[in-house]
Amino acid sequence: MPYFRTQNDDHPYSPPKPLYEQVKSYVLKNMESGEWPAYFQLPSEHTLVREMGISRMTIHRALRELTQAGYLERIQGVGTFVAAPKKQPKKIELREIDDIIRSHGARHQCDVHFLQVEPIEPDAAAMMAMTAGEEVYRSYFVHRENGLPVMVEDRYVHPKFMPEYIETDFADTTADTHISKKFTQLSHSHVIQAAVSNAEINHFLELETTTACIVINRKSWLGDEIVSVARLVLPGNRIQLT
Amino acid sequence: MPYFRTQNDDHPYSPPKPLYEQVKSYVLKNMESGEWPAYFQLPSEHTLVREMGISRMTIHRALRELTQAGYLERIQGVGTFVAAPKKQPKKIELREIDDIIRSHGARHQCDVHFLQVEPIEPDAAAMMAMTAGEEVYRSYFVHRENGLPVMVEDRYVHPKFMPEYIETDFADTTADTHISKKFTQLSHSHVIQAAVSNAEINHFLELETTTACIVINRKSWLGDEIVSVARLVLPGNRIQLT
DNA sequence: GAGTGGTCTAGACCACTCC
DNA sequence: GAGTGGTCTAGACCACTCC
Repeated sequence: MPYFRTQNDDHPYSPPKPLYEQVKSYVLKNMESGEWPAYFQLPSEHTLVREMGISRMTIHRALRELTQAGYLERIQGVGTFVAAPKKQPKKIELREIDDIIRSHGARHQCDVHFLQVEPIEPDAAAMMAMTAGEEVYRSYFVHRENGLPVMVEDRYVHPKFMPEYIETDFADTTADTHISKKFTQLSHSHVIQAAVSNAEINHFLELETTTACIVINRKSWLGDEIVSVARLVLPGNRIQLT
Repeated sequence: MPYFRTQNDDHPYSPPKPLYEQVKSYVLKNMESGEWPAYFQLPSEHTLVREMGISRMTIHRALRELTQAGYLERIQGVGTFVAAPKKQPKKIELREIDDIIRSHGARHQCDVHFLQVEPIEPDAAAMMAMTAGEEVYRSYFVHRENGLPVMVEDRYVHPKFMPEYIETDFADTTADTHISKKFTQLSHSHVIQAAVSNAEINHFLELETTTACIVINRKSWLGDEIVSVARLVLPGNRIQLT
């Protein structure tokens, strides 16, 4: 009856898995084999306690963890069910530019074209949820990979949240890293577009002809307040996102 | 002494939070206030049991869940510590094109330009981990938002995994949705680039001039085997990723 | 040996659902 | 009222670390 509590005799020195892990494996195995398909009602905790000879708290922990992981759904007073198949969202991670460059085995370098206080213009004010003419910090960086420009970063920062921003030395750090270090609770939203380069971008990226670029608009939020907005422009022929 | 077990007198009808949730809140509150900074060693379970008048299993559950969530780190025989601040990765979700279009309140439509068996060409073979000349399924779709073309989808599918692919009716579903339904364990990798449209893309997207486009290369994996590779081309002036 | 966290038990009381 | 899952306890044994 206690067919659990298995020792692994092939590897006598490996410690046995905890009972709750064995229960989790047992449930997952039944799901994978098709024995317990989607929407199937599992045996009750009480039944599993009897059948497996394991105490209810241990059974409960296993089922709770599988529920937290999305494999099961539990309804008090009703029962435990195999969760409906959920299509996992296709996500990509937007890594920091210096990370990307270093992962190429290349040298990252950042030119600070300006870092100043200015009255915010109406369209930027709308993005920052500020009123036109208010003072805002603005920075304009060009990031280079082994000397070759690969990204323009045009950024607005709300002085309320980061009064020290315009006095920061960005030789060793990037603006994103700096902001993320200060606010660990930061969240981000992004809009990604493609556009051809204009004269300004051609100049700063040292492009000779009009070039297709990836344009990322990144807003950084602290709760429902906007800390910073950045427009990142990457030439499509020099760099890609993975 | 049992300063926990608080009833919320302002909302007398709301049930009190479970004790383990109260312990979690207590720990998080101390972390947020700066009382317990990063790397701080928390009181031991035994101490918390004494101080809070709550049983060890309940204390343990609270600390375990905070550990799983990344707030704490625990070392057996040593203690419990506030985790080092972790910068959360900046992720974006690549939603299905029909989802995006429908979220605009628009009508999605898909033209099937071809859906056929062909001998795979060398460069596509390399992407699919097949050998040149092997038979592969290839489809070429144009997705439209209220009639306007917004995405070209040029896709290779491995016949071994999806023998039924070329007989599928893509009037009601998209290839991605179809593949994801069949294989719930699918994982994906993406490369995103910007490029200007060529004559082929101009034709299928009904573009009159050369246009900057987002190009997404999506590989779909089942374990370490490639099921499908798709090249998605989206005109930058008609659609964006959020 | 003292202190830490990791696991497990047998039992309890409860809210909830279904009949 | 019977059955379900949600929580909580008091106690136990253990592996591990540090001295």
